[in-house]
Amino acid sequence: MKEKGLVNFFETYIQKEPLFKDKTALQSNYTPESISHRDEQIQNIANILAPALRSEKPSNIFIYGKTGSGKTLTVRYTANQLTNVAHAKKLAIKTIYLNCKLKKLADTEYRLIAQLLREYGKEIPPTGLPTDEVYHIFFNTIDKEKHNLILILDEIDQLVGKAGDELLYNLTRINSELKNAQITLIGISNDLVFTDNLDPRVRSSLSEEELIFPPYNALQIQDILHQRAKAAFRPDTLEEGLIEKCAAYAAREHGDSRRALELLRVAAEIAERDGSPTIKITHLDIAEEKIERDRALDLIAGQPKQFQVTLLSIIESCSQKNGVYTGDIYSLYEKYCDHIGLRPLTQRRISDVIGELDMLGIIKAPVISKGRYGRTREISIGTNDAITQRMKTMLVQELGIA
DNA sequence: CGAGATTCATGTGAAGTATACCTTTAGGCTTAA
DNA sequence: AAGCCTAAAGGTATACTTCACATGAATCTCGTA
Repeated sequence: MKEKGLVNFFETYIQKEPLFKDKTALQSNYTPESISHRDEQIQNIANILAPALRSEKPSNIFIYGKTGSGKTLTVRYTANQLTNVAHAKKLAIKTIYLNCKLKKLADTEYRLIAQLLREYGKEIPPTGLPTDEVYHIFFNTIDKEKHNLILILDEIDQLVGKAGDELLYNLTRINSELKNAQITLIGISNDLVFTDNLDPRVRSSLSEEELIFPPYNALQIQDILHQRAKAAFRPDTLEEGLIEKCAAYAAREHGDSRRALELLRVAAEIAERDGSPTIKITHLDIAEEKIERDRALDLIAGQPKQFQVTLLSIIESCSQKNGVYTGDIYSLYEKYCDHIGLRPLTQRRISDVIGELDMLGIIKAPVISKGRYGRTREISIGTNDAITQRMKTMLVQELGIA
């Protein structure tokens, strides 16, 4: 009986008109055929990169703009077009796109170069080789290929924050040592201030050209959403005013188009699961909450155990009182470690862990001075209560705390 | 009352250690001439 | 003798520890009004 119900479920599932026509159109890595409201920037980048077609070295570019202002998309799009032309004319141009934010992939000097080499099909061990050596291999590889390399470093501020600017210095200088190849750097960042802390030499060579992407305004976001929705959904599946609402949500977040698209996609998924023939505004609200929750849960699930225990201590402490400081967290952390038989790290290290959790945006932990009562971090949770609660239960389960 | 010294709790930098992983090298074993 | 495998030696990156010093405003101290 039960099985029959399941079969029925699947059958009706197939028969049901799907809301989606092409779901990929809403995914963040989707590249539409044309990019709206970024003509000026595309033209700019194209102008700067064009010399590559004559085997000259284009200027390095530094691009700044808030999240979801189309930086990545625009750059990739332009670079792709360029390589297409180059391919047609048999010119050796290669572009590599690398997101420095991805943990364990490109967040240190060594790992970044290793990742680049992987793009060339070379396997580089995760550790063991001298960094110099890896540089050397990289050198030889691109020099042998004799081409113009356009290297797009996304979220470059993350990289500099973790690995320092030496890498960038090396990369900008690399050209003078290459005989047959050239590298053009395109740095993408959503933090403009970060260039201030850069070595002046790096700064000047990285930002030979600077481009600023202004955030989209609500109308532009609407426009983008309309376009993508047209590609993604069957006709008449959107409730009246849905896109407007969605755009309004995103405009509130400084015109983040990525967020707007994600919101729309998740709302649609929820609607589909509900069996609703159209996507309603109520689905948007659920979607907004779900996105934030998933993001937070994903983030912490991927963290090492020590981070999780630390986070649990923080959540627990914060729920009991406000005004939580490093010392409180550490003693509770030690207790938990003892409880689950984990060797506790030193307070020094936990201090750094707390700092990293802060960087991830899960918690807020600014350093404050309490005068006579010392200097510490004032720690608080960065998400809303419902999500925090979910995080807690997940952590408790994951760590096996009774 | 106010300027300067004091103090606390922990931030933070530097240097050292443990671990995991890498390449190179030398010795021992196998194999084929 | 040449070729292959294995284990030891020597090297690196990373996460963490240890040590020592830095921080910065509330509070204290003490001279002065």
